[in-house]
Parts: sequence; C-alpha cells; structure tokens
Amino acid sequence: MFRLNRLTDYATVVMTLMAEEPSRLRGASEIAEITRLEQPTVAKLLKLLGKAGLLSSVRGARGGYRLLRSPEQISVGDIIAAIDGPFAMTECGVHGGHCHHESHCQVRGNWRKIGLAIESALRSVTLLDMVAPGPGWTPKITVERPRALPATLQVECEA
Amino acid sequence: MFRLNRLTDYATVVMTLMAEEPSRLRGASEIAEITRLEQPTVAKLLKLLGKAGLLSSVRGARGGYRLLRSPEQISVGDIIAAIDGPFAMTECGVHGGHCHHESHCQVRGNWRKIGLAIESALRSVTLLDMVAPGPGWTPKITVERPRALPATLQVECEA
DNA sequence: GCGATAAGGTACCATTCCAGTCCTATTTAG
DNA sequence: CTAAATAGGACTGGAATGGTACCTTATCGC
Repeated sequence: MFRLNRLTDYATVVMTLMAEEPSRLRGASEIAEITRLEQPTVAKLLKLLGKAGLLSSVRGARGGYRLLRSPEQISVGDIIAAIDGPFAMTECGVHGGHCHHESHCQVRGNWRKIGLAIESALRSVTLLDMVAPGPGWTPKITVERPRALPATLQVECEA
Repeated sequence: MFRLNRLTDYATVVMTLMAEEPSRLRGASEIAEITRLEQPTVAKLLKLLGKAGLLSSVRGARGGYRLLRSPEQISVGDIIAAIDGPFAMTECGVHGGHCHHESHCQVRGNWRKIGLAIESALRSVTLLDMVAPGPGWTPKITVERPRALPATLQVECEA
C-alpha cells in the first residue's frame, strides 16, 4: 500500500490538536486523553516531533510542549519527515551498490522525481489547512508531463 | 518513510520492460534474467499483475505474459494498486469503527483527500513516461489550496 | 531543600507484515 | 505422452513497527 504508518497518522492528529491553540503548553497526558491515544505512545511522538524541531518542550513540573512555529509554517511533509525519516520512494542503493546498473536505470530516476514531486506537494499542505480546510477544500495535485518519446530504453536494474 | 514497498518497485521495473515491446510474449524466466530478479519473485509479480488485468497470460509451453493495454494506457497508479491493493493513506476504520469520532474527525477527511489527489497524480504517469520520459522530464505536482479559515475544530479521533 | 511532575533517553519485546520459497494443479507445444 | 510454462495456494524466515518499561534529568510548588 501507499500507506502512512500509524505513528505518522497519530502525529498528524496530535499536531492538529496543538495547532488549535499554538501558544498553549500541553503535556503528553493531556493530549493522550483528548486524542484517546495511549500516553506512552503520545510521549514517544512528542519526543520525535520535538527532536525534529517542530515542537519546543518545557521540562519539569507543569512542563509540556507547544508549537515552535505557527501552524501555517508547519507542513504535513514536515510531520512525515519527523516520524518516518527522509522521503525515499525506492530502496535503490540501500544495499550498497548491489545494483550496478543504477546509472543507466531510467525507472529509478523517474521514481526519484515522482517522489520529490509528492514530497513538495505534501510540504505545501500546512497544519492550518488541516485544522480548518474550509468546507469545499480539495487538494488538487497535478503531474505535468511532456509528450513522451518512443521507447528504446534497455532496463537492466536488479534488486 | 513514505516508501514504496519492494515488490511494487520491482513491478514497475518489470512492467517497464514489458512496455518496451508490448506485443512480445515473455516468460517469467526471461524477465528474471534481464532484470536480474529472482525467477519466483518475478513469477509472483506477473501473477498479481495478470490478476489485476494489466497483463494477459498464455499458459502452457511457450506461454508467457504480455501487456493487455498499450503503455500509455497503463499508469504507475495501476501498478501500485495491482501489487499493494487499494490506496489508503490512513488505517482509519480498518479495525471496524474503533474510532467513534470518525464523522467529526477533520484530520482523517483531509488525509483521504490528499491521498486521492496523490492517487490521481500517479494515475496520470504512464508506462510510456517511464520508458521514455525525455531528457528534461520532471513531474510537477502541485496542491491547490484556498485560504484556510481560523481554527476552531475539536479533534477527538482515536486509534 | 524536597518531593512531585514531566520531559529525555535507552532498551526491550511482541506482533505484524513482507519477501521469498515451495508444492500442486492446469494447460499447451511438440 | 512428456516437457514446459502459468495458476494458485500455503508456508516460513526475517525485518520492521509500534508499543512498553525503566531510569535519568530538569523544573515547579510547597
């Protein structure tokens, strides 16, 4: 599937909640109660989001987290990157050059481009959009593509 | 990560190869040899792609597979759907209504919309594009979004 | 100052999912 | 009839996920 993993999904819920009152300091327990998620899970998410620079934390009693930037300056892409790590459509090269046709592999290059396009699209959807998208909001994602040329390419990419 | 799983990745390589000579019947072993993938893995992919209606199969000795439609009529989205199943950004509702705030959960609704937008974008990239994208090809994905309204929404969505 | 509270960090376990293998039909060429 | 190739399962090892526990560090209120 082209599926968001669960933690990332939760993270967007948590961040959307935070965006409702950006200046308010909230603790993990409070957030867990409102979102009905497990407290340890929320704590884990908050740590990750803090580490990624999306939240600032206040330690000690009556501590908590708040948004480090305003909702319109935090994107869905930021949240995904914070939880899931960097975008990468394919695993090409993960196993250290196991694929010795990489430089000639058009398919991988295309995936990379498509991935970058999706990433930039997700980076353009902000928390403010998530909180209050407006009644008729629909993200319109379009792929612009020139006329393709006749096929002559040899594909020999392994792994 | 927002990562394609490996089988789907392989499937695009296989399908791109098939697109080079759409009318030619190819067996799993031949494809495995060219792509350097394991033969059983290729066989599995071909079965799935056939089941999804992207390839037609000819059984028996000298049998094989060929594209059922022309390369420009088969999209990357088709391939992903064939291997990974239907698009679904979130798992909301997978565990049968465990989330009793679904109807009020703006976040999930937004994810669904974003997912649909990405899906339609992927459906607009065809095998022909993958085979011969042209030298300067870059998919340009844009999300159109109106001015968001002030935040007042209550988020209470679990799981 | 002290205890309570809450974040920071690390490590661990259980489960799920994925990728790959294997086995047994079924079909067709020769 | 036999060999070759797809069809369609079932099964398994391993990796990744996601949830938990434990301890440390920092701050607040008394």
